[in-house]
Amino acid sequence: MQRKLPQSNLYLREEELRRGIELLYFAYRDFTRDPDEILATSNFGRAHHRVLYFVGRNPGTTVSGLLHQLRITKQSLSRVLGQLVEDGYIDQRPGTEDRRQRLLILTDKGEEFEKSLFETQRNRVAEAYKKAGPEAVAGFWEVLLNIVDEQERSAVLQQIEK
Amino acid sequence: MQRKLPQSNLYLREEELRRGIELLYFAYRDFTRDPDEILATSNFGRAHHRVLYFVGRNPGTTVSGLLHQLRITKQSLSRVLGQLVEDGYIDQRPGTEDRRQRLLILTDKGEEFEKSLFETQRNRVAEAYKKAGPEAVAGFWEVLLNIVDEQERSAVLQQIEK
DNA sequence: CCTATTATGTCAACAAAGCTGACATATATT
DNA sequence: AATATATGTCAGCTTTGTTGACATAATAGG
Repeated sequence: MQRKLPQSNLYLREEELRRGIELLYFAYRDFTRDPDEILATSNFGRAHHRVLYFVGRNPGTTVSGLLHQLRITKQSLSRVLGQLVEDGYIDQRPGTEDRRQRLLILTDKGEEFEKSLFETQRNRVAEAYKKAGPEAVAGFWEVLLNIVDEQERSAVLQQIEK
Repeated sequence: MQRKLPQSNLYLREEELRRGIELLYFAYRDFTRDPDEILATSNFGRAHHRVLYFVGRNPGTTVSGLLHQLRITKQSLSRVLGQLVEDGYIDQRPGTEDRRQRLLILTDKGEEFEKSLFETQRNRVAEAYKKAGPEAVAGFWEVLLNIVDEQERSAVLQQIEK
């Protein structure tokens, strides 16, 4: 618009980059809406959802494992995790090798709640996969993975390929 | 893991859906880090970034236009927008047809700052595009667009194809 | 065995960015 | 002239992140 067209290659590139950035923003904005609506009827928020998700996905994970994945401080996590434990959504068990650790697992109640949250996002993503087709999905994964910090990619790969 | 394998189709499907959900989470997490680091050295936050971005991208947009795109309340926007106007990053001009409106445009200072924020994300996305290749990029766009709320898709298309 | 380190928890204070509700002003619209 | 709309503003609240300081239990290294 404001920009006089430069070498048309660069111009296209700019458009394409803006497109990715904007789609990522809008998709993420809507992607978080469905679970947020459910959460709003409980005493929990998006932070609780993340904890439930990753504990459910990695049963027996430690507190510090969770901290690394979420990239938040232990004080932030503690508040959220404490509520989830208190309300019976997550159980803590002392580590077997290292008894300082608290191994985290979902209770049945926690599993059920996580499932209800997951289902909304699952439906949205399943629908999008169906509309876009398998090749598009492969591209979707590949670009997203490369957007992740390079040092983190192997950790992410390990997580998603589990 | 915990799950005994059901019909293998469904099992695969579950893995694929989890993968999309997790990649979206991790990619978004890192995607916002670079600008956040710059913002941390200023008095602004991620909310200011979004306003600067969309005003820069849609010069002359109105307050309510911005509200719809960001999906926040006018009180939330007001705080952030007010600071940006006060500090000389955004100018307001009365609408030409409807003088109740405030048309928003970046000042030179605002444009420069937005550029510095944009550049970090631009680099990250450009690198990811390069590594994944053009077909993957097309799939990336397609899946993301389909993750957006259906009623919003035409609005998003209009924005990204501008 | 003693010491240092590590994993976790906790208290306190603060900031960013969202929300609701109520009310004000200027301009358009009918 | 009355009503509706676009915007702004005040006040208070919530969620979720931050720092900094300190506590406890268990491990690890000498």
